[in-house]
Amino acid sequence: MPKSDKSGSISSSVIKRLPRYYRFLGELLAKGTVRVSSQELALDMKLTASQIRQDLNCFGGFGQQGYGYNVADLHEEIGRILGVDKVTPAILIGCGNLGRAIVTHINFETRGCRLIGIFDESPALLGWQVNGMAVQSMDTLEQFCRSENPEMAILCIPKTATQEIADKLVKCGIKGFWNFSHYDLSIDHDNIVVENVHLGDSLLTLTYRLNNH
Amino acid sequence: MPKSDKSGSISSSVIKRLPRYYRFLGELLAKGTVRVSSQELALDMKLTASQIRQDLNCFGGFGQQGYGYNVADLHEEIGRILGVDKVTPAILIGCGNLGRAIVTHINFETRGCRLIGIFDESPALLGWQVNGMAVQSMDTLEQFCRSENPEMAILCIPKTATQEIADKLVKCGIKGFWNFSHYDLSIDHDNIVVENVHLGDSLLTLTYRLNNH
DNA sequence: TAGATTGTTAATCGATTAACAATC
DNA sequence: TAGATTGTTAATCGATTAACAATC
Repeated sequence: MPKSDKSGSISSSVIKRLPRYYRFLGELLAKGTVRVSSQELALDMKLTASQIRQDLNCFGGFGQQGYGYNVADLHEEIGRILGVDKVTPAILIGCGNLGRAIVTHINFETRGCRLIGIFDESPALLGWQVNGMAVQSMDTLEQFCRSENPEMAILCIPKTATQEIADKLVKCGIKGFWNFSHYDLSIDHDNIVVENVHLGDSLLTLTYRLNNH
Repeated sequence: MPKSDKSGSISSSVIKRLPRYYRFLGELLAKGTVRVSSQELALDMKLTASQIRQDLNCFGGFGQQGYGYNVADLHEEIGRILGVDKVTPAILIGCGNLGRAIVTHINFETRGCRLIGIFDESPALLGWQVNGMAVQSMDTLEQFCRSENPEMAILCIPKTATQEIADKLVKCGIKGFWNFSHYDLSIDHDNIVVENVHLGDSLLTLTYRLNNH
């Protein structure tokens, strides 16, 4: 039984590990595992048992002394913490190769989101069906936001356009950005969150390590 | 002038910041900026001047007291450290939506790589042209590796297949994996490096923060 | 009950920041 | 030369690990 929710003060090191816990617990659940100790999970995830117990206790006491953790319960708890039971409406901005791949590849529904609109500035793409949705003109974006109230935007646009479009989307009520452009987006409202994904940077760290081992 | 190369003992916190330094310096260079102090760069990148000087000094003394850093020189030095001047031959395994988007979206050449082959197990895709390259059968993979010696593999395949294919690729001489599958790949040879990209996890951390602010 | 394993406090380790002497 | 800014050492901060009393 969760003793307390201490969230808000959770360090980003912990937050970044949560989805991985959720994934591993999901796998255990799928395998039919009923209980797991921090020691067993640590072995599986290549972490320390100590770290796992520390991390989980940021959110409450989900285990039981002498027993460990019930896999199904813990999976559900972490899911709730992450917010997979929510349905945050999201829109895609920029429907090029990457944008299309992201929205067809990612299962939004299992991650607390629902894709409700796709926008692109290229007239050539207008009306195209992507994921069963018609690509819409950027001109209709504000009107769409007023009526449909999306809260998350997935940005797959060139870096030069990113800040301007993001500022515009903030005015339209967007509260979270999943940014794939080669640009470090930051918004200085405190109730708006940004997750930058830099695929180019990721490849470069691999290049570095490949050449320095 | 670099005093010493202390690499090998570089912490991963520092390594992960290197591509970002490279990007920001590239921008400054494009703008025609000649010199930059750690203080100015810190302001631009939202870091501390101290951290920048510490990071750079892991690799050598690139600055000059009283002056700062020469933008062009520092950009080139960091490029060399990252290995952008190398040409690591790479192959794509799995040419679905995501695989196609990655290889058409990422500029490999500016990141020390060259894509030399694309493979997929689906017969339907065989012979398709992607990025000016024909999709090849997985059956020809080993033979291809023997003759062309790729060193990096980009994995855009289902999680169930990942470990097996990665093990096979290790035997074929692959030294680095850029893994996009929903699977935590780890290879326990010490001369093989893995960069896992978990887009699903990335979205989940955004969902968490969106619901906890 | 005895054994096992948690929740939590204390110790350690590493990364970031501050300070300042070296020096361009 | 004087001013500026680095390279580097020392101080601080935060995250990870270890230890153990609480307890199922």
